[in-house]
Amino acid sequence: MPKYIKRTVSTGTVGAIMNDQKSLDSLFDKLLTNEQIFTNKEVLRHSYTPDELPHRQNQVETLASVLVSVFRGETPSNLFVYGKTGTGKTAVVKHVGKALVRKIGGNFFAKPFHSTRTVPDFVSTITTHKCPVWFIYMNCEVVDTQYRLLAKLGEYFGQTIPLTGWPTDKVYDTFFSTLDMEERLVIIVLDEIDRLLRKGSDEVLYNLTRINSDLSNAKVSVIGITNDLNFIEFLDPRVRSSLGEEEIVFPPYDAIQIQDILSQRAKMSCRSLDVIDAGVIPLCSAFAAQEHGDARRALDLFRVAGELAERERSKRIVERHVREAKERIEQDRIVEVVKTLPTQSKLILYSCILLEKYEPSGISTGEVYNVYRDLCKLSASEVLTQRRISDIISELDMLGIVNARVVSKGRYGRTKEIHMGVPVTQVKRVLEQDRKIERVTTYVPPIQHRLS
DNA sequence: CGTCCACAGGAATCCCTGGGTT
DNA sequence: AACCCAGGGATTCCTGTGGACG
Repeated sequence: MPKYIKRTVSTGTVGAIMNDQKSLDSLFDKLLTNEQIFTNKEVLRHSYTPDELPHRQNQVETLASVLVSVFRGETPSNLFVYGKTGTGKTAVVKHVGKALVRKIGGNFFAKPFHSTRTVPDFVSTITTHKCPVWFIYMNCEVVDTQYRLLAKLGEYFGQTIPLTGWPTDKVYDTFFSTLDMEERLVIIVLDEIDRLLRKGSDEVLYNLTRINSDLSNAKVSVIGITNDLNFIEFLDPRVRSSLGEEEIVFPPYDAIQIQDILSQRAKMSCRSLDVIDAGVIPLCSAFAAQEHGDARRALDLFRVAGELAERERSKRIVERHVREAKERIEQDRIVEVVKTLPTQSKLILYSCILLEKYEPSGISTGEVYNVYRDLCKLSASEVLTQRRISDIISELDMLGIVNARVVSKGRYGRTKEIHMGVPVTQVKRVLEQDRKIERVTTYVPPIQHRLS
C-alpha cells in the first residue's frame, strides 16, 4: 500500500480521537465542503465514445466512403481495420456506424434486443430506402467461439438459442434462415477478430464472408477489427481476400496528438482547468506515447492521478500524482491477475518465486516441475504433467508475470529460461493468501548444484 | 564434426461440464 | 433414460532442435 494512504489514515484517526469536539466538527466540514476535482469521470472511461475524434478524420472519411454505398442500395465491401490498442479503431467504427444509422434510419446494435420484444419499428422508417440496415457491433473477446458468435447473431434477429447444446450447423441454419427472412442489409462489426482465429474458430469467418452467395433476400458485409498485425498472415487465404477488400490502418498516436485527446476529455471531466497542473497532461501523454501511442493509457493515468489527488484532498492534480498513478495502475493490474489465477498456475508461479532466490541466472522448466511436484504433495493438489506445466509457464509469460524464453544449453539440452517479470515480494504475498499456497509457505526447495 | 541432452511444442485423444433431443 | 454436441483443460505420444561436449 502506498505511503500517502497510511499517512492520511493514521494522522486522521489519531487527530479525530485526540482533538476536541470542535475540530471533530470541522473535520466533517472539511470533508463536506471539499471541492472535488472531477465532475464527470464517465468521459474518461474506455467505453465512452466522444462526438469528436481528434486526429482520426482520415479514417472516419475512408470508412464513410466505404459505407456510403448503402445509400445506393449496394452492399458495402468487406472491410479490415487494424491498428494497435488505444488508437481509436473501435471508437471510429462505432461513430461512423451511428452516423450511418441516424442518416438512413436503420438500427444500431451493441446488444441484442430481447427476443420477446417485437422488432423495433425501423422497418417503417426505412421504406423510402431500398432496404433496412442493421449495424451490429460484436466483441469477439466475449463471444470467442464459432458457436457463441452464431448464437449471438441469431439473438439479434429474435431467435432464442441456448448457450450450449445444439450442434453448430443447426445454429448456423437458424441464424441463416431468420436472417434471410426479409430483405435487409446487415453490417457486422467483429472487434478483436483475432480471438476467433486463436481459438480455432475461424471457420465461421469463412462462412460469414461467403454467405452472400447463398442469401436471396438479405445482404451481409463484415468489418473486422484487430490489433494483431500478424493476424492477416495466419488467415485462410480465401477469407483474407474476401475480408480485405478494403483496409483502414490506424497508426499510433504521437505524444502531441494524445495531448489533444486528453485535453478534450480533461476539459469535460474536471470541475475546471485550474485543478490541473501545467505539466500533468503532457506527462500523461508522454507515458502513453511510450506505450505504442495508447490513448486509453493516457486517460487511465489521468483518471487515477485525479483520484489520488482527490483522496489526498489536494486542490490540484500535479505531476507527482501522475507518476504515482503509473505505479499504481501497474501494481493493481499485477495483483488482480495473480489473485485470479487458477490454483495450478499459482503453484507454478510460487515454484518460480521460490527458485529465483537460488537461481538468479534463470530457472529451467525441469527445476520448476520438481519443486511444483513437491508443492502439490504438500498441498494435496493434483499433479499435472510436465507438458501441461510447459504451457502454463507460457501462459504466465504472456501475462507478463514471468519472462520465459527458450534457450539452448548445448550438451545440457534446451529449456525455457524463466525470470520473474514483476516485483517478487508483492506477488508472493498475494499468492500466500490462497488457501492451497498457505499450506506450503514453509517449504524450502532442495539446493540444486549444477555445472556452469 | 557428430552426438545427444532436456526439453519445446504440435496433434490426437480423453474427460468433464453444461446443455440439448428423442 | 439414453444419447448427441461444443468447448476447455488435461494427457499421451510424438517429432524436432541449438549448441557445448567429446
